[in-house]
Amino acid sequence: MAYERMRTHMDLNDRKKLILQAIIDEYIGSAEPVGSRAISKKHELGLSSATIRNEMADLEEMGYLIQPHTSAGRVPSDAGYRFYVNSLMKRYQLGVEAIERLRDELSGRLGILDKAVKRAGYLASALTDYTTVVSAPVSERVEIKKVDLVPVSEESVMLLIVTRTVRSRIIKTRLSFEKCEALAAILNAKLRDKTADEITFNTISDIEQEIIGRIDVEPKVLINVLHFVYESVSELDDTEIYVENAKSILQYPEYRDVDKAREIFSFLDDKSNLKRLISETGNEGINAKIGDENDSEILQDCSLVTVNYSLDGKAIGKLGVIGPKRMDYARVFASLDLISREIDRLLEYFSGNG
Amino acid sequence: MAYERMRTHMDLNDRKKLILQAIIDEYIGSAEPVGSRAISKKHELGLSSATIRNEMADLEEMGYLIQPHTSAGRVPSDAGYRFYVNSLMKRYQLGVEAIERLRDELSGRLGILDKAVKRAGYLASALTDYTTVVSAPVSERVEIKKVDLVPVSEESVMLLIVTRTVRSRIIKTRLSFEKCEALAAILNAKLRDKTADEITFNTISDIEQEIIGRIDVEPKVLINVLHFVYESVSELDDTEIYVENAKSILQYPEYRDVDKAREIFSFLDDKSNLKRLISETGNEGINAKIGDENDSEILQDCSLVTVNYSLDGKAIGKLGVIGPKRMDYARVFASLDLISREIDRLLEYFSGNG
DNA sequence: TGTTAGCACTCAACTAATATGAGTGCTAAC
DNA sequence: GTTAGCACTCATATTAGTTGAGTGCTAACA
Repeated sequence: MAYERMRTHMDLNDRKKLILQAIIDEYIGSAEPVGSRAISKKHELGLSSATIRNEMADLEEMGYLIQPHTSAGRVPSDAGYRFYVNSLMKRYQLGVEAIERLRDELSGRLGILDKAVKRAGYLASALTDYTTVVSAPVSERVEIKKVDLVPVSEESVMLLIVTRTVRSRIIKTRLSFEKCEALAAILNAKLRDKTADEITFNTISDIEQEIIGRIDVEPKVLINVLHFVYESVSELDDTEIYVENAKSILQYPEYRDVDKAREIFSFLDDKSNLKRLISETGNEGINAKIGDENDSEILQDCSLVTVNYSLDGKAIGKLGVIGPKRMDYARVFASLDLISREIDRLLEYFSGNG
Repeated sequence: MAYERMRTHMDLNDRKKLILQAIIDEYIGSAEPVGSRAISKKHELGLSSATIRNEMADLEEMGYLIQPHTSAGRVPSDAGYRFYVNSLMKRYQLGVEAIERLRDELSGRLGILDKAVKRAGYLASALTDYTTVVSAPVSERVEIKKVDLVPVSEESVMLLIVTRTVRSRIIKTRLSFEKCEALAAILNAKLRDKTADEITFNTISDIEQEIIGRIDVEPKVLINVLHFVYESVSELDDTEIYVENAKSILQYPEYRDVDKAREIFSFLDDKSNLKRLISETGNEGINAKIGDENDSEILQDCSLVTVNYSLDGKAIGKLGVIGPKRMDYARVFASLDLISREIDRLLEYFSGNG
C-alpha cells in the first residue's frame, strides 16, 4: 500500500508520457478503448505490445487510465486528460487561411458589438466543431451615449438607449413628436456619459423634477416613461448569453443516446445554468474543466474550455467550448486563443482607446 | 380494378369515419400501430374486433391506413391524416388560463416587435411542445421613423434606423458629435416617413448633394456613411427567421435515431431552407402540410402547420409548427389560431390604426 | 345482410445459447 | 529490460427458438 501510494505520486518517465500521449491522441480520434497492439503498431515507439501492456498497467495503477472491462483497451481517466492538457498536449497551429477568414468575418462588415460576440461564438464553433457558449460584455463600464424617444405609432413610443450597443423598447403611451424631442433632450442632458451603475433611482427623480413644469406632459405618462427608462438602464447589466452549434453534440458517439443528448440540450436552453457555468470558470488565460471538475451533474462526461476576453486588460466576457471529455484540446485551445485575441483587438478598437 | 377504383373514391360512411378517427386519435397518442382489439375496447363503438378488422381492411384498401407488416396494427397514411385534418378532427378548446397567460406574455412587458414575434414562436412551442419557426414581419410597408448617428468612440459612429424596430450598425469613421447631429438632421428630413422601397440610390445621391457645401465633412467619410445608410435601408426587407424549441424533436420516438434528428437540426439551422419552407405555405388561415406534401426530402416524416399573421388584413409574416406527422393537429390548430389573432391585435395596436 | 366468434397464420420482438475476437495478464525465455 | 506465447475474460455478434399481438378468413348467427 505504501508502495502503491508512492507510485501514484511518482513522476512519469518519458516513455510513460509518450505512451499516455499516444493513447489519448488515439482515443480523441476514435472514442474507442485503445489497445496495446494499436499503440505498438501505429505509433513508432519501437516497443512490442507486451511492453506497452506493462506500461499501461502502470499508468492505470497511477490513475491516468481506466479499463472499462478486463478484455477492453484503456480509456483516459479525468486525471489522464488533466495531465495531457497540462503537460503533454502539443501546440496546435491553425492554418493561415483559417486565421485570415476569422479576421475577416469578425471585423469585416460587422454591425454591432452584441453581434460581434455572437459571431465569435459562431466562429469558435465552426473552428472546433463543438458547441460554444459566449457571454456578451458585462456592462458596468458601459457609458450611455444617447437616449431617445421616437413615436412609432399614435399610441406608442420607442425608447432607445444607445451604449456600445442599442436597447429599445416600446412604451404604450400617446406622446407627440415634439414632446418626445423635448423629453429626450432632458434625458440626454442628465444621462449622457453616465454608466449604468451611476444611475440610481434618485437620478430619475431628479429628472422628473426637472421635467415637471418645463414640459407639459401628463404625470401618468411621465411616470410611465421614466419607469421604463429606469428599468431599461438597470437591465443594461444583464449578461446576454448565446449558445451556438448545440446540434454538434449529436455527432459524437458519447451522445448517441438521445436521452442524454436531450438532457444537455435542456441544460443549454436554460440561460441561468449557463451563466452560473461560465461564471465559475477561471479568470485568466485559457481554462479547462474536465469531467468531474464540472460542478454540474449533467456535464460529468463533458469538458468545458473557456477563455476571457477583455478590455483594458480587464475581463468583461467569456467564450466557452463544450464537448466530450475526449475533445481535441489542442485545437480548441488554439482556436480560443486566437479568437479571444481578435475580440480584444476589436473591443479596443471600438472603445476608442486604440 | 374498376371496383377497387370506385371504392377508393367512395365516400366514407359514418362508421368508417368514426373508426378512422379513433385509430388516428389513438396513434397520435401512442406512436404504435393500432390494432382492432384496442379500438373495439377503448372506444365505445359497440363493435367487435372482427368487425373493426373488416372496416380497417376497407380503410386500408381506400388508402387511409397502412399496415407496416402483416401482423401489426394499422398506421394512418398521409391521406389518412389529410382526411382527419380536413373532416374528422375535433375542435380543441385551449384552457382559459393558457389563453390568459398567452395574452399577458405577449403584450405585457414586451419590448420590441422583433421580440414580440420571437416570443410568439416561443409561446407556440410552449403551448404545443413542438418546434416552431417564425418569420419576422416583412417590411415593405415599414416607414422609417428616425435615422440617427451617434458617436460611440473616437473612431466609430453608430448608425440607427428606427422603424417599427431598430437596426443599428457601427461605422468606423471619425465624426464629431456636432457633425453627427447635423448629418442626422438632413438624413431625417429626407428619409423620415418613407418606406424602404421608396428609397432608391437616387434618394441617397440627392442627400449627398444636399450635404456637400452645407456641412464640412470629408468626402470619403460622407460616402462611407451614406453607403451604410443605403445598405441598412435595403436590408430592412430581410426577413428574419427564428426557430424555437428545436430540441423538442428529440422527445418523439420517430426521432430516436440520432442521425435523423441531426439531419433535421441541420435543416433548421439553415435559414435559407426555412425561408423557402415557410414561403411555400398557404396564405390564408391555418394550413397543414402533411408528410409528402412537404417538398423537402428531410421533412417527409414531418408535418408543418402554418398560420399567417397580418396587418390591415395583409399577411406580413408566418408562424409554423414542425412536428411528427402524428402531431396533435387539433391542439396545434387551436394554438396557432389563438396566437395569430393575438399577434394581429398587437400589430394593429402598435401600427396606430387601432 | 351485417355482425361476430373462432381459428390458423404471420412476423416483429424478445430470449437464450453459442461463437467470435479483441484485448488482457502472466510466465518464461532472450 | 524486453518480448513471444498462451490461457483467460468478456463485450459484441450471431443464431435459433419462443412469444404474442395482430391479422384474414370462414362459418354461424340475428
